Amino acid sequence: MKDRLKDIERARKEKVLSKKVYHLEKELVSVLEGMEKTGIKLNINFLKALSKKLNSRIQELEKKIYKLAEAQFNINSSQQLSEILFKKLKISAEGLKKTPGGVVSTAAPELQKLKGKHKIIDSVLEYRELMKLKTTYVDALPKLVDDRKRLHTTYHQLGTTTGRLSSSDPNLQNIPARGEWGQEIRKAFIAEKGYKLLSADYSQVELRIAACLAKDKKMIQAFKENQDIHKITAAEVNNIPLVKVTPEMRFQAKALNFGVLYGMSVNGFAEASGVSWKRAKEFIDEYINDFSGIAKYVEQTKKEVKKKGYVETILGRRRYLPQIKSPDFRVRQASERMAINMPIQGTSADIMKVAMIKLAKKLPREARLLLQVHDELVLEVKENKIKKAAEIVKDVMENVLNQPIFKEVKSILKIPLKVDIKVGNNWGKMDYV
DNA sequence: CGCATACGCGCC
DNA sequence: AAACGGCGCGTTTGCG
Repeated sequence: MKDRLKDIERARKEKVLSKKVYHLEKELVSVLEGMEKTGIKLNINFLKALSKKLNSRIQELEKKIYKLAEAQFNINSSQQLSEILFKKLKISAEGLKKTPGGVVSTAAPELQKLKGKHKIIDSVLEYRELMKLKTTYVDALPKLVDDRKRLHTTYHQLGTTTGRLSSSDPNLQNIPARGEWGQEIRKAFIAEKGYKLLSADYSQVELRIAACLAKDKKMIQAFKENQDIHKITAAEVNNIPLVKVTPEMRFQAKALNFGVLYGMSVNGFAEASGVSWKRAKEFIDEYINDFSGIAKYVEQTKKEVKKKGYVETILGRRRYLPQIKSPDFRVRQASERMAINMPIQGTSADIMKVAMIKLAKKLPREARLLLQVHDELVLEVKENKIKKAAEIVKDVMENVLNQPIFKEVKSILKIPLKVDIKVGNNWGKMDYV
């Protein structure tokens, strides 16, 4: 026993869990144990080959970087890299952040700003990317499989302040997904012979929940009509018709919507969307104008956390934020952002946890839960049961708010949940069903 | 030698 | 001027 029950009891005593959430968490224990024990199969040979490909490209980049720097150094050392870029090569560090240690930062977003200033930048960025993938995933994961080549994570049920699960040893919630290399790595996660992998993910859950908690009419309407929410947002903030929205506008609108979930600040949004501080301010003001419910939710949440000292999800999972009374306004602001985010992220976690419990009860034996990645579940299903499993998974996840535990709060969550189901022989290439 | 920190970065 | 939320892990660096 992994002390999960003890953690749950402790959290209940500390008034983090309402009675409902307490019972929910207790039911989840055996579900997680099953998932950990089952594990997911890894294609070791595939990763070995991938490792070689990555290695040859990394070698090339290394040579190139040494040549451009006219020096050999440890590219993996941010300190040495900073020295080379800004002292030896004299690349201007103007407008770049410094690390708390006082060195010019070489983090990816900073290096992006230097693209075009020196040929070495592109090579360093690619080197970093490939090195990360190789060491953290491609080389590390094969060492951890059991005799059936299956990988077993440990889920931490109350390891986060919002109610999300976390995963460690290994963390299977941060397996690469983007880019061509990311896709390749996911192809190494495979189904047992005679089985397929089935992935089910909630579409835009957090934004749907935010719209509901904020009772924002416009946003709720958009989701009810199954519209492209970022596109709608773009049309609203630019005061133009939908058809005139450009990809650039949509990108900025997306950053605005994410900003809501994270407790938007002008700087954060400017940074994320690449617009000036002034433009960012204008965008946010317009957004607040258009989505007045969201603005009200933000203000009300700030007021509430100041008064009560905590915020909570729709099921009564709490996060205490004593720092909200800090004399340092930056610390206070940070607490405000956490307060805004927690009920949204936490409610999403509540919903997923309930769905998992229900699924564990309802699925046939030939379908087993393997992974949870916050808004996504990955299952391994016997080929002849795919259709059946897909139906059950979609039905349970989309209709989870009809479960008795949500009875008293159902009137708040008015937006239908949408789930996309995909099936494939591996996690990297899957087809919608 | 092992351990803690800083830094950077993968995911949602 | 300003770190928009939540995680875990590999490498480097400094320490005992």
